[in-house]
Amino acid sequence: MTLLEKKVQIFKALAHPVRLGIVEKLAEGERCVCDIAEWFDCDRTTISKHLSILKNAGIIADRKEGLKVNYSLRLTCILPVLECVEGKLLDNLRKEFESCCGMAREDLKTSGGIENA
Amino acid sequence: MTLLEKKVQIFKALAHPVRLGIVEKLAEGERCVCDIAEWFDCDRTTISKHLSILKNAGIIADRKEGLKVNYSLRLTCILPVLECVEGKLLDNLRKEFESCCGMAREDLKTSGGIENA
DNA sequence: TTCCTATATGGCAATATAGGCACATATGCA
DNA sequence: TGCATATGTGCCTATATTGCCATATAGGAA
Repeated sequence: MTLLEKKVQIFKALAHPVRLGIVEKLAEGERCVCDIAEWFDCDRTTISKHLSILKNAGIIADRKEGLKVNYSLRLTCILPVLECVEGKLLDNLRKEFESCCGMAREDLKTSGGIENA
Repeated sequence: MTLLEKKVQIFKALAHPVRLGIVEKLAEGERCVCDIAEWFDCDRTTISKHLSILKNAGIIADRKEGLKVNYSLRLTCILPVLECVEGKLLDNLRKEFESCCGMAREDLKTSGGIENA
């Protein structure tokens, strides 16, 4: 597997709402599969498979503790890009809102926005 | 489309060798479709679709210039994660090599490596 | 206008991914 | 040992993605 293919594997692993959700939650700390499964409305075996995909990509690590398996974030350097992307997306939304509703930035800052539009 | 879905769209767009290659190359500067198409061994219509996917995700921007269309990187904050991921992957490879061939780090540093193994 | 070049789009077949069910495995307890 | 709980895997169908071809659109030149 080439370096490019490995990088693609990482992005593929992140390219799913459940898996990205898992990564964002694991940023807060290690969790067992039982906890992770409760965050989403889908079969436990589906969660197992998503965790396996994230683990194979090197994004998370597992640690056995008795019957339970705990997963934690390993590739922490993906967190800054998540923040940045979120910032850009919110910025775009704000700009769209302003141009659509014709409100100046100053208005937004002083009035608080939507309820005065 | 929720924020999570938008983020997933971005990672989906990056989760393809040709598209990730385009992004990495565009980091060096703006290029026309004609240039981009020459980097890869596939149909021009395929390249067009890949560019469209990257554009819809907000990763690249297009600029018309006569007959040609120039594309450039817009979401530059994905570059650091690419570097970091590449660094981690290379680090893993180095560790695997060392443990597999039983070489100490000092040996690698002073001898230069493979030819003395 | 007509022709040419650059790029984009619709359709389709091949391939890949997703998710649930049944089942397998692993660990702890009695 | 036998049983219960936590997690993982194989198989299957539904859905999504990929990439090429044919075709469409857009801009420039004659």
